[in-house]
Amino acid sequence: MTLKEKYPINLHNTLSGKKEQFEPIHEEYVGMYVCGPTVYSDVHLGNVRTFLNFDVIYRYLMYVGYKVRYVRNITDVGHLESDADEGEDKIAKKARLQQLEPMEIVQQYTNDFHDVLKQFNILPVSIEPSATGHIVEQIEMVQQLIDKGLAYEVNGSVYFDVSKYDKDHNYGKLSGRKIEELMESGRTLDSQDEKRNKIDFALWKKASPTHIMRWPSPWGEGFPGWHLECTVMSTKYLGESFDIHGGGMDLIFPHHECEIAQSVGSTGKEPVKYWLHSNMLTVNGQKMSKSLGNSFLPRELFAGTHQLLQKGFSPMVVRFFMLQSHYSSTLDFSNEALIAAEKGYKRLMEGYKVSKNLPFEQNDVDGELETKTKELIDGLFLNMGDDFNTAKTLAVLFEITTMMNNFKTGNIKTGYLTQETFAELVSRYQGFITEVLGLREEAETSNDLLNGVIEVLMKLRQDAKEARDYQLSDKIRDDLKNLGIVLKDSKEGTEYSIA
RNA sequence: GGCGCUGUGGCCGAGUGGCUAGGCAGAGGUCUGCAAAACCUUUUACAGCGGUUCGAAUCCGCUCAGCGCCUCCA
Repeated sequence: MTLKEKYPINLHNTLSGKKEQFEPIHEEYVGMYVCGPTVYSDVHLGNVRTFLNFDVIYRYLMYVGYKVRYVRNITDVGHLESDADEGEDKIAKKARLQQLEPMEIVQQYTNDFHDVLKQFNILPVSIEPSATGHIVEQIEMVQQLIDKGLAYEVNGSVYFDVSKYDKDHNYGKLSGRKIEELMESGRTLDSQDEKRNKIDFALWKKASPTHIMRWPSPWGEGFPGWHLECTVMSTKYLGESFDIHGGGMDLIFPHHECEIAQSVGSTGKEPVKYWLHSNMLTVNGQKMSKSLGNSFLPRELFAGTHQLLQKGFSPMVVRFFMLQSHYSSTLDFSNEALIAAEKGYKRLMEGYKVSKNLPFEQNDVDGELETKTKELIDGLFLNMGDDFNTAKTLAVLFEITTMMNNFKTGNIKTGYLTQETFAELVSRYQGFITEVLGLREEAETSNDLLNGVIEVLMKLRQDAKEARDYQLSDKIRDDLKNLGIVLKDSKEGTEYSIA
Protein backbone atom coordinates (compact mmCIF):
# COMPACT_ATOMS: atom_id res chain seq x y z
CA MET A 1 0.00 0.00 0.00
CA THR A 2 1.40 3.34 -0.95
CA LEU A 3 1.46 6.29 1.38
CA LYS A 4 -1.28 8.13 -0.46
CA GLU A 5 -3.54 5.09 -0.20
CA LYS A 6 -2.77 4.56 3.45
CA TYR A 7 -3.29 8.18 4.41
CA PRO A 8 -6.06 9.81 2.40
CA ILE A 9 -6.09 13.57 2.26
CA ASN A 10 -9.08 15.64 3.22
CA LEU A 11 -9.20 19.24 2.19
CA HIS A 12 -11.54 22.15 2.59
CA ASN A 13 -13.10 23.06 -0.73
CA THR A 14 -14.25 26.66 -0.97
CA LEU A 15 -16.71 25.65 -3.67
CA SER A 16 -18.65 23.26 -1.43
CA GLY A 17 -17.72 24.91 1.84
CA LYS A 18 -16.90 21.49 3.20
CA LYS A 19 -14.01 19.19 3.83
CA GLU A 20 -13.82 16.61 1.09
CA GLN A 21 -11.64 13.59 0.51
CA PHE A 22 -9.07 14.33 -2.14
CA GLU A 23 -9.35 12.20 -5.25
CA PRO A 24 -7.41 13.49 -8.22
CA ILE A 25 -9.04 13.39 -11.63
CA HIS A 26 -6.21 11.24 -12.95
CA GLU A 27 -4.96 8.76 -10.42
CA GLU A 28 -1.42 9.51 -9.27
CA TYR A 29 -1.27 12.83 -11.09
CA VAL A 30 -2.23 16.15 -9.58
CA GLY A 31 -2.67 19.40 -11.45
CA MET A 32 -2.41 22.46 -9.24
CA TYR A 33 -2.70 26.10 -10.22
CA VAL A 34 -1.99 29.01 -7.90
CA CYS A 35 -2.45 32.67 -8.77
CA GLY A 36 0.94 34.30 -8.69
CA PRO A 37 1.97 37.88 -8.16
CA THR A 38 1.49 40.96 -10.28
CA VAL A 39 5.08 41.99 -10.71
CA TYR A 40 4.89 45.74 -10.38
CA SER A 41 6.48 46.06 -6.93
CA ASP A 42 8.24 44.10 -4.18
CA VAL A 43 6.39 41.13 -2.72
CA HIS A 44 5.56 41.60 0.92
CA LEU A 45 5.18 39.05 3.69
CA GLY A 46 1.47 38.64 3.18
CA ASN A 47 2.10 37.52 -0.36
CA VAL A 48 4.81 35.20 0.86
CA ARG A 49 2.41 33.50 3.25
CA THR A 50 0.18 32.34 0.43
CA PHE A 51 3.03 30.96 -1.64
CA LEU A 52 4.48 29.32 1.44
CA ASN A 53 1.18 27.62 2.26
CA PHE A 54 0.86 26.20 -1.23
CA ASP A 55 4.51 25.21 -1.19
CA VAL A 56 3.79 22.95 1.77
CA ILE A 57 0.73 21.51 0.05
CA TYR A 58 2.83 20.85 -3.04
CA ARG A 59 5.56 19.25 -0.94
CA TYR A 60 3.16 17.03 0.96
CA LEU A 61 1.40 15.81 -2.18
CA MET A 62 4.76 14.80 -3.58
CA TYR A 63 5.87 13.27 -0.29
CA VAL A 64 2.97 10.85 -0.27
CA GLY A 65 3.65 9.88 -3.84
CA TYR A 66 1.69 12.07 -6.22
CA LYS A 67 3.22 13.39 -9.39
CA VAL A 68 2.32 17.03 -9.28
CA ARG A 69 2.33 19.60 -12.04
CA TYR A 70 2.32 22.91 -10.24
CA VAL A 71 1.57 25.98 -12.34
CA ARG A 72 1.87 29.48 -10.92
CA ASN A 73 1.57 32.47 -13.20
CA ILE A 74 3.32 35.78 -13.36
CA THR A 75 0.92 38.62 -14.09
CA ASP A 76 2.76 41.05 -16.28
CA VAL A 77 -0.07 42.83 -18.04
CA GLY A 78 -3.71 43.65 -17.66
CA HIS A 79 -3.95 44.13 -13.93
CA LEU A 80 -5.42 47.57 -13.52
CA GLU A 81 -4.66 50.04 -10.80
CA SER A 82 -8.12 50.75 -9.48
CA ASP A 83 -11.52 49.88 -10.82
CA ALA A 84 -11.48 46.93 -13.16
CA ASP A 85 -12.15 49.08 -16.18
CA GLU A 86 -11.13 52.58 -15.29
CA GLY A 87 -7.68 52.28 -13.81
CA GLU A 88 -4.29 52.32 -15.38
CA ASP A 89 -2.35 49.11 -15.89
CA LYS A 90 -0.18 48.64 -12.80
CA ILE A 91 2.91 47.72 -14.72
CA ALA A 92 2.46 50.39 -17.34
CA LYS A 93 2.09 52.95 -14.59
CA LYS A 94 5.25 51.90 -12.82
CA ALA A 95 7.11 51.91 -16.11
CA ARG A 96 5.91 55.42 -16.81
CA LEU A 97 6.94 56.65 -13.36
CA GLN A 98 10.37 55.08 -13.55
CA GLN A 99 10.85 55.76 -17.24
CA LEU A 100 11.57 52.15 -17.98
CA GLU A 101 10.25 49.60 -20.41
CA PRO A 102 7.33 47.70 -18.89
CA MET A 103 9.27 44.50 -19.41
CA GLU A 104 12.14 45.92 -17.37
CA ILE A 105 9.73 46.42 -14.50
CA VAL A 106 8.42 42.91 -14.97
CA GLN A 107 11.90 41.41 -15.05
CA GLN A 108 13.11 43.34 -12.04
CA TYR A 109 10.25 42.29 -9.79
CA THR A 110 10.10 38.76 -11.13
CA ASN A 111 13.75 38.40 -10.17
CA ASP A 112 13.02 39.82 -6.75
CA PHE A 113 10.08 37.47 -6.34
CA HIS A 114 12.24 34.46 -7.12
CA ASP A 115 14.98 35.61 -4.77
CA VAL A 116 12.52 36.01 -1.93
CA LEU A 117 10.90 32.62 -2.48
CA LYS A 118 14.29 30.98 -2.53
CA GLN A 119 15.22 32.52 0.78
CA PHE A 120 12.09 31.06 2.31
CA ASN A 121 12.98 27.68 0.80
CA ILE A 122 9.88 27.71 -1.38
CA LEU A 123 10.36 25.24 -4.22
CA PRO A 124 10.30 26.39 -7.83
CA VAL A 125 7.09 25.48 -9.64
CA SER A 126 6.74 23.19 -12.63
CA ILE A 127 5.58 25.88 -15.03
CA GLU A 128 5.58 29.62 -14.47
CA PRO A 129 3.76 31.15 -17.43
CA SER A 130 3.28 34.83 -17.99
CA ALA A 131 0.26 36.65 -19.36
CA THR A 132 2.19 38.42 -22.11
CA GLY A 133 3.46 35.06 -23.30
CA HIS A 134 -0.11 33.90 -23.91
CA ILE A 135 -1.73 36.77 -25.78
CA VAL A 136 -2.64 34.54 -28.71
CA GLU A 137 -4.42 32.02 -26.52
CA GLN A 138 -6.21 34.78 -24.68
CA ILE A 139 -7.48 36.30 -27.93
CA GLU A 140 -8.71 32.85 -28.92
CA MET A 141 -10.68 32.47 -25.73
CA VAL A 142 -12.22 35.92 -26.09
CA GLN A 143 -13.32 34.94 -29.59
CA GLN A 144 -14.84 31.70 -28.30
CA LEU A 145 -16.82 33.60 -25.72
CA ILE A 146 -18.05 36.05 -28.32
CA ASP A 147 -19.01 33.15 -30.59
CA LYS A 148 -21.02 31.61 -27.80
CA GLY A 149 -22.79 34.86 -27.22
CA LEU A 150 -21.35 35.34 -23.76
CA ALA A 151 -19.22 38.33 -24.63
CA TYR A 152 -19.75 41.50 -26.58
CA GLU A 153 -17.51 44.06 -28.20
CA VAL A 154 -17.84 47.79 -27.68
CA ASN A 155 -15.42 50.34 -29.14
CA GLY A 156 -12.55 47.88 -29.37
CA SER A 157 -13.06 46.43 -25.89
CA VAL A 158 -14.71 43.11 -25.13
CA TYR A 159 -16.74 42.40 -22.00
CA PHE A 160 -18.10 39.26 -20.46
CA ASP A 161 -21.89 39.29 -20.24
CA VAL A 162 -22.41 38.12 -16.68
CA SER A 163 -26.19 38.25 -16.58
CA LYS A 164 -26.47 36.24 -19.76
CA TYR A 165 -24.06 33.66 -18.38
CA ASP A 166 -26.01 33.56 -15.15
CA LYS A 167 -29.16 32.43 -16.93
CA ASP A 168 -27.71 28.98 -17.54
CA HIS A 169 -25.03 28.89 -14.91
CA ASN A 170 -24.66 30.12 -11.41
CA TYR A 171 -22.43 33.18 -11.32
CA GLY A 172 -21.40 33.67 -7.71
CA LYS A 173 -21.39 30.08 -6.57
CA LEU A 174 -17.82 30.21 -5.32
CA SER A 175 -18.11 33.41 -3.33
CA GLY A 176 -21.73 33.01 -2.29
CA ARG A 177 -22.87 36.15 -4.08
CA LYS A 178 -26.13 36.71 -5.80
CA ILE A 179 -26.17 38.51 -9.08
CA GLU A 180 -29.10 40.74 -8.13
CA GLU A 181 -27.32 41.95 -5.02
CA LEU A 182 -24.17 42.59 -6.97
CA MET A 183 -26.13 44.73 -9.39
CA GLU A 184 -27.45 46.85 -6.55
CA SER A 185 -24.40 47.25 -4.37
CA GLY A 186 -21.09 48.82 -5.06
CA ARG A 187 -20.18 52.02 -6.73
CA THR A 188 -21.49 53.35 -9.95
CA LEU A 189 -18.88 55.02 -12.03
CA ASP A 190 -19.61 57.67 -14.60
CA SER A 191 -17.86 56.23 -17.59
CA GLN A 192 -19.07 52.68 -17.37
CA ASP A 193 -21.41 53.15 -20.26
CA GLU A 194 -19.49 50.70 -22.41
CA LYS A 195 -20.69 47.83 -20.27
CA ARG A 196 -24.23 46.57 -20.47
CA ASN A 197 -24.18 45.81 -16.76
CA LYS A 198 -21.93 47.02 -14.03
CA ILE A 199 -20.94 43.51 -13.05
CA ASP A 200 -19.69 42.66 -16.54
CA PHE A 201 -15.92 42.45 -16.63
CA ALA A 202 -13.32 43.14 -19.29
CA LEU A 203 -11.88 40.32 -21.37
CA TRP A 204 -10.02 42.64 -23.69
CA LYS A 205 -9.35 46.33 -23.34
CA LYS A 206 -8.72 48.77 -26.12
CA ALA A 207 -5.38 50.50 -25.72
CA SER A 208 -5.46 54.26 -25.57
CA PRO A 209 -3.03 56.01 -27.94
CA THR A 210 -0.48 56.49 -25.15
CA HIS A 211 -0.73 52.97 -23.78
CA ILE A 212 2.60 51.21 -24.26
CA MET A 213 1.56 47.60 -23.74
CA ARG A 214 -0.55 46.71 -26.75
CA TRP A 215 -1.16 43.83 -29.08
CA PRO A 216 -3.14 43.54 -32.30
CA SER A 217 -6.42 41.69 -32.09
CA PRO A 218 -9.61 41.25 -34.11
CA TRP A 219 -11.00 44.20 -32.14
CA GLY A 220 -8.07 46.51 -32.68
CA GLU A 221 -4.95 47.12 -30.60
CA GLY A 222 -5.37 46.39 -26.94
CA PHE A 223 -4.44 44.20 -24.02
CA PRO A 224 -6.09 41.32 -22.12
CA GLY A 225 -8.21 41.64 -19.00
CA TRP A 226 -6.74 40.42 -15.76
CA HIS A 227 -9.04 37.46 -15.10
CA LEU A 228 -8.46 35.93 -18.48
CA GLU A 229 -4.83 34.90 -18.15
CA CYS A 230 -5.41 32.43 -15.34
CA THR A 231 -8.21 30.70 -17.18
CA VAL A 232 -6.20 30.48 -20.37
CA MET A 233 -2.96 29.31 -18.83
CA SER A 234 -4.49 26.83 -16.41
CA THR A 235 -6.47 25.32 -19.29
CA LYS A 236 -3.42 25.19 -21.52
CA TYR A 237 -1.13 23.46 -19.05
CA LEU A 238 -3.50 21.53 -16.82
CA GLY A 239 -6.46 20.86 -19.04
CA GLU A 240 -10.05 22.02 -19.11
CA SER A 241 -10.62 20.42 -15.72
CA PHE A 242 -7.92 20.06 -13.13
CA ASP A 243 -7.58 19.22 -9.46
CA ILE A 244 -6.54 22.12 -7.28
CA HIS A 245 -6.75 25.85 -7.74
CA GLY A 246 -5.34 28.01 -4.98
CA GLY A 247 -4.75 31.58 -4.08
CA GLY A 248 -5.33 34.15 -1.40
CA MET A 249 -8.81 34.55 0.04
CA ASP A 250 -9.02 38.04 -1.35
CA LEU A 251 -9.07 36.60 -4.85
CA ILE A 252 -12.26 34.62 -4.37
CA PHE A 253 -14.29 37.53 -5.60
CA PRO A 254 -14.19 38.66 -8.26
CA HIS A 255 -11.09 37.01 -9.69
CA HIS A 256 -11.83 33.33 -9.16
CA GLU A 257 -15.52 33.78 -9.77
CA CYS A 258 -14.67 35.27 -13.14
CA GLU A 259 -12.29 32.44 -13.91
CA ILE A 260 -15.06 29.92 -13.40
CA ALA A 261 -17.39 31.92 -15.62
CA GLN A 262 -14.80 32.16 -18.38
CA SER A 263 -14.01 28.45 -18.24
CA VAL A 264 -17.55 27.22 -18.05
CA GLY A 265 -18.52 29.74 -20.71
CA SER A 266 -15.86 28.70 -23.16
CA THR A 267 -15.40 24.97 -22.55
CA GLY A 268 -18.68 24.06 -20.94
CA LYS A 269 -16.75 22.27 -18.22
CA GLU A 270 -16.27 22.93 -14.56
CA PRO A 271 -12.59 23.90 -14.42
CA VAL A 272 -11.57 23.10 -10.88
CA LYS A 273 -12.35 20.21 -8.57
CA TYR A 274 -10.97 21.69 -5.35
CA TRP A 275 -10.65 25.39 -4.65
CA LEU A 276 -8.26 26.16 -1.80
CA HIS A 277 -7.85 29.59 -0.28
CA SER A 278 -5.19 30.80 2.04
CA ASN A 279 -6.07 33.38 4.67
CA MET A 280 -4.51 36.75 5.25
CA LEU A 281 -1.53 37.77 7.27
CA THR A 282 -2.56 40.55 9.62
CA VAL A 283 -0.79 43.24 11.59
CA ASN A 284 -2.59 44.30 14.76
CA GLY A 285 -5.61 42.47 13.45
CA GLN A 286 -5.67 44.20 10.10
CA LYS A 287 -4.88 42.69 6.76
CA MET A 288 -1.34 43.35 5.65
CA SER A 289 -1.52 45.20 2.40
CA LYS A 290 0.32 47.81 0.50
CA SER A 291 -2.61 50.16 0.35
CA LEU A 292 -2.91 50.18 4.15
CA GLY A 293 0.78 50.86 4.45
CA ASN A 294 1.28 48.11 7.02
CA SER A 295 3.17 45.66 4.88
CA PHE A 296 6.57 44.27 5.70
CA LEU A 297 9.16 43.61 3.06
CA PRO A 298 11.25 40.50 3.49
CA ARG A 299 14.47 42.44 3.66
CA GLU A 300 13.09 44.69 6.41
CA LEU A 301 12.22 41.60 8.36
CA PHE A 302 15.59 39.90 7.94
CA ALA A 303 17.48 43.02 8.87
CA GLY A 304 15.07 44.09 11.60
CA THR A 305 14.83 47.57 10.17
CA HIS A 306 11.06 47.80 10.30
CA GLN A 307 9.86 50.07 13.09
CA LEU A 308 7.61 47.39 14.60
CA LEU A 309 10.50 44.97 15.03
CA GLN A 310 13.09 44.91 17.77
CA LYS A 311 15.44 42.71 15.82
CA GLY A 312 15.83 40.80 12.61
CA PHE A 313 14.41 37.35 11.99
CA SER A 314 15.74 34.80 9.58
CA PRO A 315 13.64 33.35 6.75
CA MET A 316 13.44 29.96 8.41
CA VAL A 317 12.15 31.44 11.66
CA VAL A 318 9.45 33.20 9.68
CA ARG A 319 8.64 30.03 7.81
CA PHE A 320 8.31 28.16 11.09
CA PHE A 321 6.20 30.97 12.50
CA MET A 322 3.79 30.78 9.60
CA LEU A 323 3.54 27.00 9.77
CA GLN A 324 2.38 27.20 13.38
CA SER A 325 -0.98 28.42 12.17
CA HIS A 326 -3.44 26.82 9.77
CA TYR A 327 -3.45 28.21 6.24
CA SER A 328 -7.16 28.99 6.41
CA SER A 329 -6.86 31.12 9.56
CA THR A 330 -5.65 34.65 9.75
CA LEU A 331 -2.26 34.96 11.35
CA ASP A 332 -1.18 38.01 13.27
CA PHE A 333 2.32 39.21 12.78
CA SER A 334 4.09 40.61 15.82
CA ASN A 335 7.48 41.01 17.36
CA GLU A 336 6.60 38.86 20.40
CA ALA A 337 5.19 36.03 18.31
CA LEU A 338 8.33 35.97 16.19
CA ILE A 339 10.62 35.86 19.21
CA ALA A 340 8.71 32.87 20.53
CA ALA A 341 8.82 31.25 17.11
CA GLU A 342 12.55 31.75 16.91
CA LYS A 343 13.11 29.78 20.09
CA GLY A 344 10.72 27.07 19.03
CA TYR A 345 12.40 26.79 15.67
CA LYS A 346 15.79 26.41 17.32
CA ARG A 347 14.53 23.71 19.63
CA LEU A 348 13.09 21.78 16.72
CA MET A 349 16.24 22.06 14.67
CA GLU A 350 18.37 20.99 17.62
CA GLY A 351 16.21 17.92 17.82
CA TYR A 352 16.73 17.39 14.13
CA LYS A 353 20.48 17.53 14.62
CA VAL A 354 20.27 15.10 17.52
CA SER A 355 18.29 12.69 15.36
CA LYS A 356 21.09 12.53 12.84
CA ASN A 357 23.52 11.07 15.35
CA LEU A 358 21.55 8.46 17.19
CA PRO A 359 22.94 4.94 17.01
CA PHE A 360 20.51 2.09 17.46
CA GLU A 361 21.38 -0.17 20.36
CA GLN A 362 19.49 -3.42 20.71
CA ASN A 363 17.52 -3.79 23.91
CA ASP A 364 14.28 -5.25 25.24
CA VAL A 365 11.40 -3.77 23.30
CA ASP A 366 8.93 -1.72 25.32
CA GLY A 367 5.58 -2.57 23.78
CA GLU A 368 3.87 0.53 25.07
CA LEU A 369 6.52 2.84 23.71
CA GLU A 370 6.54 0.95 20.45
CA THR A 371 2.80 1.50 20.06
CA LYS A 372 2.99 5.14 21.04
CA THR A 373 5.78 5.71 18.56
CA LYS A 374 3.77 4.22 15.75
CA GLU A 375 0.90 6.49 16.68
CA LEU A 376 3.19 9.48 16.50
CA ILE A 377 4.35 8.49 13.03
CA ASP A 378 0.74 8.03 11.94
CA GLY A 379 -0.05 11.37 13.51
CA LEU A 380 2.32 13.15 11.17
CA PHE A 381 0.42 11.87 8.14
CA LEU A 382 -3.03 12.14 9.64
CA ASN A 383 -2.52 15.76 10.59
CA MET A 384 -1.05 16.77 7.27
CA GLY A 385 -3.80 14.81 5.59
CA ASP A 386 -6.38 16.71 7.59
CA ASP A 387 -6.50 19.79 5.39
CA PHE A 388 -2.74 20.26 5.63
CA ASN A 389 -2.73 21.07 9.32
CA THR A 390 0.85 22.14 9.76
CA ALA A 391 0.23 23.40 13.29
CA LYS A 392 -0.79 19.97 14.51
CA THR A 393 1.98 18.35 12.55
CA LEU A 394 4.46 20.60 14.32
CA ALA A 395 2.95 19.62 17.66
CA VAL A 396 3.67 15.96 16.84
CA LEU A 397 7.16 16.84 15.70
CA PHE A 398 7.77 18.48 19.06
CA GLU A 399 6.65 15.35 20.84
CA ILE A 400 9.12 13.40 18.77
CA THR A 401 11.75 16.02 19.53
CA THR A 402 11.31 15.25 23.21
CA MET A 403 11.83 11.59 22.40
CA MET A 404 14.97 12.35 20.43
CA ASN A 405 16.37 14.31 23.36
CA ASN A 406 15.53 11.45 25.67
CA PHE A 407 17.35 9.06 23.37
CA LYS A 408 20.33 11.33 23.46
CA THR A 409 20.48 11.62 27.23
CA GLY A 410 19.80 7.92 27.61
CA ASN A 411 16.54 8.43 29.49
CA ILE A 412 15.02 6.24 26.85
CA LYS A 413 17.11 3.65 25.06
CA THR A 414 16.76 3.44 21.33
CA GLY A 415 16.45 -0.31 21.70
CA TYR A 416 13.16 0.02 23.56
CA LEU A 417 11.87 0.27 20.01
CA THR A 418 12.28 -2.32 17.32
CA GLN A 419 15.02 -1.36 14.93
CA GLU A 420 12.45 -1.03 12.19
CA THR A 421 10.26 1.40 14.12
CA PHE A 422 13.23 3.38 15.32
CA ALA A 423 14.49 3.78 11.77
CA GLU A 424 11.10 4.85 10.53
CA LEU A 425 10.66 7.33 13.37
CA VAL A 426 13.94 8.99 12.56
CA SER A 427 13.33 9.02 8.86
CA ARG A 428 9.78 10.41 9.09
CA TYR A 429 10.82 12.96 11.68
CA GLN A 430 13.54 14.23 9.42
CA GLY A 431 11.42 13.93 6.31
CA PHE A 432 8.56 15.96 7.70
CA ILE A 433 10.84 18.68 8.98
CA THR A 434 12.87 19.10 5.82
CA GLU A 435 10.91 17.70 2.88
CA VAL A 436 7.32 18.38 3.90
CA LEU A 437 7.56 21.53 5.98
CA GLY A 438 10.60 22.71 4.11
CA LEU A 439 12.54 23.76 7.18
CA ARG A 440 16.28 23.66 6.99
CA GLU A 441 19.13 24.50 9.26
CA GLU A 442 20.20 28.09 9.02
CA ALA A 443 23.42 28.54 7.23
CA GLU A 444 25.72 27.45 10.02
CA THR A 445 29.27 28.32 9.56
CA SER A 446 30.94 25.67 7.56
CA ASN A 447 34.13 27.51 8.14
CA ASP A 448 36.75 25.00 9.21
CA LEU A 449 39.00 27.72 10.49
CA LEU A 450 36.38 29.11 12.87
CA ASN A 451 35.41 25.64 13.99
CA GLY A 452 39.04 24.90 14.71
CA VAL A 453 39.42 28.07 16.75
CA ILE A 454 36.35 27.24 18.80
CA GLU A 455 37.72 23.76 19.45
CA VAL A 456 40.94 25.30 20.75
CA LEU A 457 39.02 27.63 23.05
CA MET A 458 36.89 24.78 24.34
CA LYS A 459 40.02 22.79 25.11
CA LEU A 460 41.50 25.76 26.96
CA ARG A 461 38.32 26.10 28.95
CA GLN A 462 38.37 22.41 29.78
CA ASP A 463 41.97 22.71 31.00
CA ALA A 464 41.05 25.74 33.11
CA LYS A 465 38.15 23.85 34.63
CA GLU A 466 40.37 20.93 35.50
CA ALA A 467 42.75 23.37 37.14
CA ARG A 468 39.74 24.84 38.97
CA ASP A 469 40.41 28.18 37.38
CA TYR A 470 36.72 28.93 37.02
CA GLN A 471 37.35 32.59 36.50
CA LEU A 472 39.13 31.83 33.25
CA SER A 473 36.78 29.06 32.13
CA ASP A 474 33.74 31.26 32.69
CA LYS A 475 35.37 34.13 30.87
CA ILE A 476 35.88 31.95 27.82
CA ARG A 477 32.29 30.77 28.00
CA ASP A 478 30.83 34.23 28.53
CA ASP A 479 32.93 35.96 25.91
CA LEU A 480 31.98 33.36 23.34
CA LYS A 481 28.35 33.75 24.32
CA ASN A 482 28.58 37.46 23.68
CA LEU A 483 29.70 36.61 20.17
CA GLY A 484 26.70 34.34 19.75
CA ILE A 485 28.56 31.09 20.29
CA VAL A 486 26.85 29.04 22.98
CA LEU A 487 28.71 26.21 24.68
CA LYS A 488 26.58 23.32 25.82
CA ASP A 489 28.00 20.94 28.39
CA SER A 490 26.71 17.45 28.84
CA LYS A 491 28.01 14.18 30.18
CA GLU A 492 29.29 13.27 26.75
CA GLY A 493 31.31 16.44 26.47
CA THR A 494 30.85 19.96 25.22
CA GLU A 495 29.09 21.03 22.05
CA TYR A 496 28.51 24.46 20.66
CA SER A 497 26.04 26.24 18.49
CA ILE A 498 26.32 29.50 16.66
CA ALA A 499 23.34 31.82 16.91
C1' G B 1 -26.40 47.75 3.45
C1' G B 2 -25.28 42.42 1.41
C1' C B 3 -22.26 37.93 2.10
C1' G B 4 -18.74 35.60 5.24
C1' C B 5 -15.19 34.92 9.24
C1' U B 6 -13.10 35.37 14.15
C1' G B 7 -13.16 35.95 19.67
C1' U B 8 -9.14 29.96 23.47
C1' G B 9 -4.74 30.27 29.54
C1' G B 10 0.69 35.93 30.52
C1' C B 11 1.71 35.87 24.71
C1' C B 12 1.27 33.18 19.91
C1' G B 13 -1.71 29.41 18.16
C1' A B 14 -4.29 24.15 17.14
C1' G B 15 -8.58 21.53 18.20
C1' U B 16 -12.99 19.25 19.65
C1' G B 17 -19.74 17.10 22.21
C1' G B 18 -17.02 13.58 27.58
C1' C B 19 -10.04 11.81 27.08
C1' U B 20 -2.70 16.37 27.68
C1' A B 21 -2.51 20.23 21.35
C1' G B 22 2.12 22.50 20.63
C1' G B 23 5.61 26.70 20.98
C1' C B 24 7.18 30.91 24.10
C1' A B 25 7.05 32.77 29.02
C1' G B 26 6.45 31.35 34.61
C1' A B 27 7.30 27.67 38.90
C1' G B 28 9.76 23.29 41.12
C1' G B 29 13.32 19.39 40.38
C1' U B 30 17.63 16.36 37.96
C1' C B 31 22.45 17.47 35.98
C1' U B 32 26.61 21.26 36.81
C1' G B 33 32.08 24.17 40.41
C1' C B 34 28.13 27.92 38.99
C1' A B 35 25.43 28.48 34.72
C1' A B 36 23.63 27.40 29.90
C1' A B 37 21.78 23.31 27.14
C1' A B 38 19.08 18.87 27.87
C1' C B 39 15.60 15.99 30.69
C1' C B 40 11.40 15.36 34.34
C1' U B 41 7.13 17.59 36.89
C1' U B 42 3.82 21.69 36.96
C1' U B 43 0.08 26.62 37.40
C1' U B 44 -3.27 29.79 34.38
C1' A B 45 -8.49 28.60 29.16
C1' C B 46 -12.11 28.47 25.94
C1' A B 47 -15.96 36.90 24.99
C1' G B 48 -21.04 37.46 27.63
C1' C B 49 -26.13 35.65 28.31
C1' G B 50 -29.69 31.94 27.34
C1' G B 51 -31.03 27.03 25.11
C1' U B 52 -30.35 21.64 23.37
C1' U B 53 -27.86 17.40 25.96
C1' C B 54 -26.58 12.64 30.93
C1' G B 55 -22.52 16.01 29.58
C1' A B 56 -20.54 21.89 25.58
C1' A B 57 -15.16 25.70 25.08
C1' U B 58 -17.11 22.38 21.01
C1' C B 59 -24.22 22.33 18.55
C1' C B 60 -28.36 26.40 18.40
C1' G B 61 -30.08 31.56 19.45
C1' C B 62 -29.15 36.46 21.07
C1' U B 63 -25.63 40.32 22.71
C1' C B 64 -20.87 42.58 22.61
C1' A B 65 -16.07 43.21 20.22
C1' G B 66 -12.97 42.74 15.97
C1' C B 67 -11.90 41.43 10.90
C1' G B 68 -12.44 40.15 5.55
C1' C B 69 -14.88 40.51 0.69
C1' C B 70 -18.48 43.47 -2.07
C1' U B 71 -12.84 48.70 -5.77
C1' C B 72 -6.84 46.79 -6.78
C1' C B 73 -4.72 43.36 -3.39
C1' A B 74 -1.80 36.74 -1.81
